[in-house]
Order: sequence, then structure tokens, then C-alpha cells
Amino acid sequence: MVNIIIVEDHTLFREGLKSLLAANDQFNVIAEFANGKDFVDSLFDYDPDLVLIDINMPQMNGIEATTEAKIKKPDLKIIALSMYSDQKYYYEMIKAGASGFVLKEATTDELEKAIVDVMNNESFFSPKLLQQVILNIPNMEAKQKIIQQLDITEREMDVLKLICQGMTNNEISDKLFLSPKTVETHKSRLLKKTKTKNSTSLIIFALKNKIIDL
Amino acid sequence: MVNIIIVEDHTLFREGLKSLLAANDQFNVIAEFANGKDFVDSLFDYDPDLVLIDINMPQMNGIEATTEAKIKKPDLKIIALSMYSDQKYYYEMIKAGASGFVLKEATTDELEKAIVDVMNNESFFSPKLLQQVILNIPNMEAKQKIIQQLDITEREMDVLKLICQGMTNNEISDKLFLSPKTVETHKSRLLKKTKTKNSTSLIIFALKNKIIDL
DNA sequence: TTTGCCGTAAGGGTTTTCCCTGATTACACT
DNA sequence: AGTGTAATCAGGGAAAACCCTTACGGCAAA
Repeated sequence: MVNIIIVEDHTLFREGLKSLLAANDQFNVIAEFANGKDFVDSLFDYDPDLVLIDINMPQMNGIEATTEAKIKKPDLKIIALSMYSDQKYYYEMIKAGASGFVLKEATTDELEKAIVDVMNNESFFSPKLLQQVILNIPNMEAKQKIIQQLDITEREMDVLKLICQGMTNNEISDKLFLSPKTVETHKSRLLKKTKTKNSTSLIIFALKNKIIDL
Repeated sequence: MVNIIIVEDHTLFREGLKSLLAANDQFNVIAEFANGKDFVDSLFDYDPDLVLIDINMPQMNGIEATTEAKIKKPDLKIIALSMYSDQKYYYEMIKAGASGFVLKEATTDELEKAIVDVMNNESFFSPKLLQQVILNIPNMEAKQKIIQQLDITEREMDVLKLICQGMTNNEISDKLFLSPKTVETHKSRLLKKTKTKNSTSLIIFALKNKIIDL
């Protein structure tokens, strides 16, 4: 039997969640709150195993509430209820001490699995969300092609890489055993091809288009 | 009964894997290869349900092999065997058609779960790996503090941001209604504080330390 | 074999950056 | 009233970056 607290400002959603969980006799919703502050303040009035908490809430948001709750009860398990648009806060929530993320559009099965997993000291992240996160990391698909479109030559790439390590023309010429003038030539061709006007914007262009990475 | 092919260049690891899988009568290793090419060439000689494939291999790597294999047999399930250091290839492998990633340091249970999940048309990623990926997105924790340690002033930040947009000193001075000389001063202080020697390495420093982002 | 691209290199000039020193104003803290 | 720091600006000079043009050998494709 898992004792659960729900912290979520949207009443309908909160009620729905409660009734869903009530259908499973493994779960027992012992309290619910509409904002982080009420939850944190009342934490010692209850003995929850796990908290389902929304990230965006008035008064005190999910991140602060999680941080506070973890200080008061370090063993408390916390699952964030998130939306795609909460992506920026994933890291903050993990740092704050959340063990899982469940998308609000997840199925009941998924939520139940999340609760079980987290109670077993594992972490759980909605597959869809994971896919998003993983696939989001590189937007390479379209972007990687730019390198072909621009037809940057091998040698130019060599030079570009070194530029992106902060090297000066002279340092590059030493490294590649070239005349400084040759490096200049390669560089100016890079500037032309990328339509940038100096090293700094060239670097930015290269990074933005994932031609190179840090 | 899942018919499995193993593609992995390290013999000991491959053999070990085979014997692990043999212990579970749900799994049946029907073939094994030491590189991607042999595997792809022999694909029609077998009728595998699922392939465990290493990413780094001689001859033909896991990404190319996966791409080829998916063309020949689109329904074939593919799980990548990866190391932390293969991180850059996650996206490529997903694009190539892999349904899962299992870290080489995973437990047998984890691998078995991966196989079952993937055979159920789900995806599977080693939890540790996920955590890595998710936690890696921002290395902010320590790094964000650098900005305080270096005590970069407000105005310097303004200038830094514009530098990181590829602007020249003169452009910045126009934008901020400052004398070019003032911009120079701010910039040279930035160079000192960050111990960098020119704009390009300053940008790189700023990006690496997440003082600014693209 | 000629055409075209790549990599190499240079001359010569302009612009920008970098470096060092020094200075004034303003505001905050004590 | 005095100290400190941020922000502003400048002179002057050295170094690096940037621009434009020209050029030559190699190699591959037409």
C-alpha cells in the first residue's frame, strides 16, 4: 500500500487523478493540495510514501516544493507531473530530488508503473518524454546537411576545427605545418561560404549548425 | 522464443553475452558476428527477431550496419550495446533504427528487460544512461557559479552577450550607445577575468561554461 | 587534354583587436 | 569624509585579422 499525496493546482485534473488512483487498491491518496506552499507546510501532518507534484503552480512551484520536502523528509519519493513545455525544468527537478517524470498525457498504466518503479528506488520517465529529450539533443538531421550544402572542403574543416578551439591563424599554421597565409586563405573562404564576417561569428555559425561541437 | 543475433567484435564479451542469454530459455542466439559487414552480408541466411549490436566495430560500425539491416528487414528489432563514451552516437543510432540502448555495464536483468520491452514494440534505454543523458544536458551546477567567481559585472555581461552574437566592438558600441573605447575596456577586462587571449577563445569559454548559450 | 576544383602561397593594404596606462563620474557602504 | 567599485572614455602602439587579387601544381572528371 503506497500512501500518496497529490499536489496540483488544477482541481479537475487533481480529482481525476485521485479517482484513477483509487481504482487501484495498492494506492491510497491520503491528501491533496493545490499549491506547493500548503503541501510543504502540512508535510508533517501526514505520512506519505510518495508525492505526485505539478511543476507549474502558484504560491510555490514544484521545484521549490520538492526541494523543501526533501529537506524535511529525505526518503520521500517524488514524481513530477509535467508537460512537454516544462522541459527546461527537468534538470531542476532532478536536482531538487524528483525520482520520476510523468507526462500529463500519459496513460494510467504508465503512471502506475511510475509509482511502482519509484517505490522500488528506481527512476521513471515517460517514454514519450524521454524520446523528446533524447531526440531533441541534436537537431542534426537538417542541420548536418548544411556542411554539404556549403561544400566546406576537408582542409577548411581542419582549419575550422582549430579556429573553434580558439587558435589564432599563426597557431593554426604551426599545427598544420602551413604558411600563415594559407591559413588565411582557408579562413577567408570559410567566411565567404558561411557568409560570416569574422572568426567569432564563424564559430557561432559552426556551433549553431552543429558543424562542430565544443 | 526470441531469435537473437549478436554483433560484437570483442570475442570474450560476445561469448559471455551468448552464455548469459542461453541461461534464459526465452532467448535463442542463432548467430553471432564480429563486425557489421559480416552481419549485414549474412542477414538473409537467418531469421532473427532481434539483434544486439555494438556501436564501435571494425569493418562496418553499428550505425551503418543498423541502417543497412533496417533496409533489408524493416521489422527487425535492434538494440545497441553501448558505452558511456558512445554518447555522441545515440542520436545516429536512433535515426538508424535502433529501439534500445543497453550499457555494457548493465545487469543481465536489465538486458533481459530490454529485449522483452523491445520485442513488445517499446523502446528501452539503460536507466544509468538516461540519467547521464538527462543530467548531462546542463552541467550547470558547478559551472553557473563560475560567473560569480569571476565576478563579471552587468555591463561586461551585456558586452559579452553581444560579442557572442558575433558583433565587432564598433557594432557593440553602437548598440549600447557607448564609445568604442569603452567597449574595448569591458572586453579587455573580460579577457583578463576569463584568462582568455582573444574574442574567439572568450566565446568558447563562455559557451563551455554556460555563461551564455547560443 | 582541357576544364575545374583543391590545396598551397604571397603581396599589399585596411580594419579590428589587443594591450597598457591613465582619468573622471557616480553611487554605495562605512 | 573616505574607500571601493562600476562604468565611462582616451591615446598610442603592436599585433592580429580581414580583404582582394594573383598564381601554381596536382589530380580527377569530362
